[in-house]
Amino acid sequence: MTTETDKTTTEETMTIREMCDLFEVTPRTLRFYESKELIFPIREGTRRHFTRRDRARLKLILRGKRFGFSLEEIRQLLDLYDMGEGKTVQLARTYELAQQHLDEMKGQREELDRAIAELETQMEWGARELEKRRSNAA
Amino acid sequence: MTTETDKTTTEETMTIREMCDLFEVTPRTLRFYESKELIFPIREGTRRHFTRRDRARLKLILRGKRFGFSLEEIRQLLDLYDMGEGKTVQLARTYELAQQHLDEMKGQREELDRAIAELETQMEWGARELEKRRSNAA
DNA sequence: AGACGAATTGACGTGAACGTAAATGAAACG
DNA sequence: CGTTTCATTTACGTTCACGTCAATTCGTCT
Repeated sequence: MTTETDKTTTEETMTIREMCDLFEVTPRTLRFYESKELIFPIREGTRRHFTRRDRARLKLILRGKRFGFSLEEIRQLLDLYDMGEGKTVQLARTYELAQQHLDEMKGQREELDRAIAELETQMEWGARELEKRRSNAA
Repeated sequence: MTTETDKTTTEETMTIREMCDLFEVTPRTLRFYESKELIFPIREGTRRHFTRRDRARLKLILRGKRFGFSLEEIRQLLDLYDMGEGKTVQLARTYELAQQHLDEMKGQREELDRAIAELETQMEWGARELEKRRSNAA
């Protein structure tokens, strides 16, 4: 009977410093994210202890940021990921929200594809010009 | 002999209002971009006149923004596009810079692909749960 | 000439996402 | 027990990309 609150899944918590080193963020950032309810470190007295869940969320937060999502938007997405972990509450609304985000992301990808293609063209030009100049200089 | 300063290429300029309507930006935005040397409208007295070049640049500016590039980064990229239009000055440095940006963009695309895949998995879950709930409610 | 609308120039304000400094508290070390 | 060493809280500061408002000025219409 190892299914109570499940202590098997190495619920080793981390200090704020360990988190900062692991994810390359500042303490300020982690506290800020907590204040915005993106992560929920446990409080032992005054100190914070970051759980596996916090780590998973932070990972997603940082990825979201790399795509230009706002922290508020990321918070919405995080809720979706949580759903997968069991509860499945209020799923319909969240599902819709994610669908929206997914559409945006796909649109963004298409545009990115076009932009990359254009840039590559531009750069072939550049490379040829570069070659010309090199041989002229010789 | 129609090749002097080239008046053939419909160099019709636009007022700030026309620009705003066409690109869905505010006057403030255009003036701001000018102050940051992203565009260079002609001055007739006090009024601005936006050229074809300004329009092309603005188009790229807005696209750059959609990818989360900062205005400063965009200014660098704009210089590259200008190269293609003739001068080809200082090409080597600019080329390198663009190569960097391209790599970043490609990396971003890969990550985006993975994220989309994950989200889609998550959403199949969601859709199934939704279906369960619908039939249970009936 | 007077009035009106459109454009311009400061200059201050704003929201997001933290940075940074000061004061305080807990804790570990010699 | 005193002193570093972290961590925390409070709070003001900062950068980016404009928004907003007031005071002019310019061109135009009557």
